[in-house]
Amino acid sequence: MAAKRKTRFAILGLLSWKPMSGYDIKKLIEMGLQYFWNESYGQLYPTLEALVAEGLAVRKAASTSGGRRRHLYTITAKGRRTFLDWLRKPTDLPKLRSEPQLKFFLASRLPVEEGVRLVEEYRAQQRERLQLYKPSEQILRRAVRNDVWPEELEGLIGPDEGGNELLMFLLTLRQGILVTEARLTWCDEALKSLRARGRRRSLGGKSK
Amino acid sequence: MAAKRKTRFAILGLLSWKPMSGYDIKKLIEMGLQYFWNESYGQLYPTLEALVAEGLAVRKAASTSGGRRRHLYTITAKGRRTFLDWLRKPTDLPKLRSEPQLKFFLASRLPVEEGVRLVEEYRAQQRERLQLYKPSEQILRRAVRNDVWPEELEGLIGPDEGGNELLMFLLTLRQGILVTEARLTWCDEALKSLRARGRRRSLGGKSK
DNA sequence: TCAGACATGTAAGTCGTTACATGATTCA
DNA sequence: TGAATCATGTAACGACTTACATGTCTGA
Repeated sequence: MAAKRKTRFAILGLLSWKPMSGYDIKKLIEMGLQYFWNESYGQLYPTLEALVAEGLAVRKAASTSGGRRRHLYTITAKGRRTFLDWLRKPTDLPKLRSEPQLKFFLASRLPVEEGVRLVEEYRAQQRERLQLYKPSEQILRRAVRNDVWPEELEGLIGPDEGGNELLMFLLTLRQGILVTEARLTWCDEALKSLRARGRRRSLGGKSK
Repeated sequence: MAAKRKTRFAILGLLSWKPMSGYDIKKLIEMGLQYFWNESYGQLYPTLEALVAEGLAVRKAASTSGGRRRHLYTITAKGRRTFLDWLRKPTDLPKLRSEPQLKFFLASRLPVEEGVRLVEEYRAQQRERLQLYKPSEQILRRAVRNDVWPEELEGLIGPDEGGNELLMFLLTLRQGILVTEARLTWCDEALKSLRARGRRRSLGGKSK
């Protein structure tokens, strides 16, 4: 009956690094994870409360360094166990609902130029994404090589204390890059096919 | 306030090909679209009713060719307009929540072998998916070349009547293949990095 | 005769987003 | 002083899945 509760585990995982507030978590996700994970405040704050109610995290008021009162959440031993249990459980590939791909698939009755426009919009979005990935990749590569937490990420996750955070961060980003590049390759292939089809049609090939 | 109603458009798009029942739509999605689009009966049947209530589709009882009574839904002119309006509206890239990627990212505190296990599971899933794609690709390629609807897809979508269904089907599949191959490439890269890291650790590199 | 495909539908509950409400502090 | 950022939270809504309920027809 629909109960994966993934938000809980995402939060627990981040709290396993260091204590954070809901706001911190949101910012961290926006800065680094948004291309494979997202949370909204409407999920975050209630879930943090639920975590406390279940004894998986504890909340303490923290020094309000600018702004309003701040609630810092710290993971408990029980929370850590719960998180690790989840981490070790096998995971199915997610069921997708990709609107751009659906639109392309359904565009078959449209004139070829409209299909072309769809792919061009998609390509522009993928390119933009790749432009955002690339500088981060350089920073992370350098950081992993030197085994030092880069100043560009200062305060973002906290220093690497015997974990592989930097390497995992880089590898996660690498998947994003490789997949985005593959999608760009696909765009070129699709545009070529569509344009060839368009030419054949207007030259009096089978146009019904 | 959360209102994309994507299920409506997915259904309208499929009905724009030919009249179908809820069951037909579900089967079609399972057979060909599942890697980028999914719908459950709990969405499908109520949404079909809603479409009728809004005058975007009409329902008629159809010959029950085996099984229970059958409801065939046909798209209306208004439905077609609604569908095309949606198709032509710009689309943002979907916000993802990929559990496998989240787990990998959060596995940084785990021993390297556990990270390796995560990637190996993921790689096996991607390989399996690719094995499913490949035969369909051959069938569709041949079909597009000869411009005939292949018997393997008989009844699935209905014959190609001046649209580009076959080409779009093939191209959609191609994106799936290219992305899956990119993920497999990533798996190899990640395994190499993790294993190198594992060796360095056990040789007394920085292990805290 | 009974499994499996055909076929439709509902109930319950979870998941998740958006918009709104609130309020303090910093800095130009 | 007022915009930006820090910071927490709720209300309303809509999206979606799962499990369940029901019933027919075909073929081994």
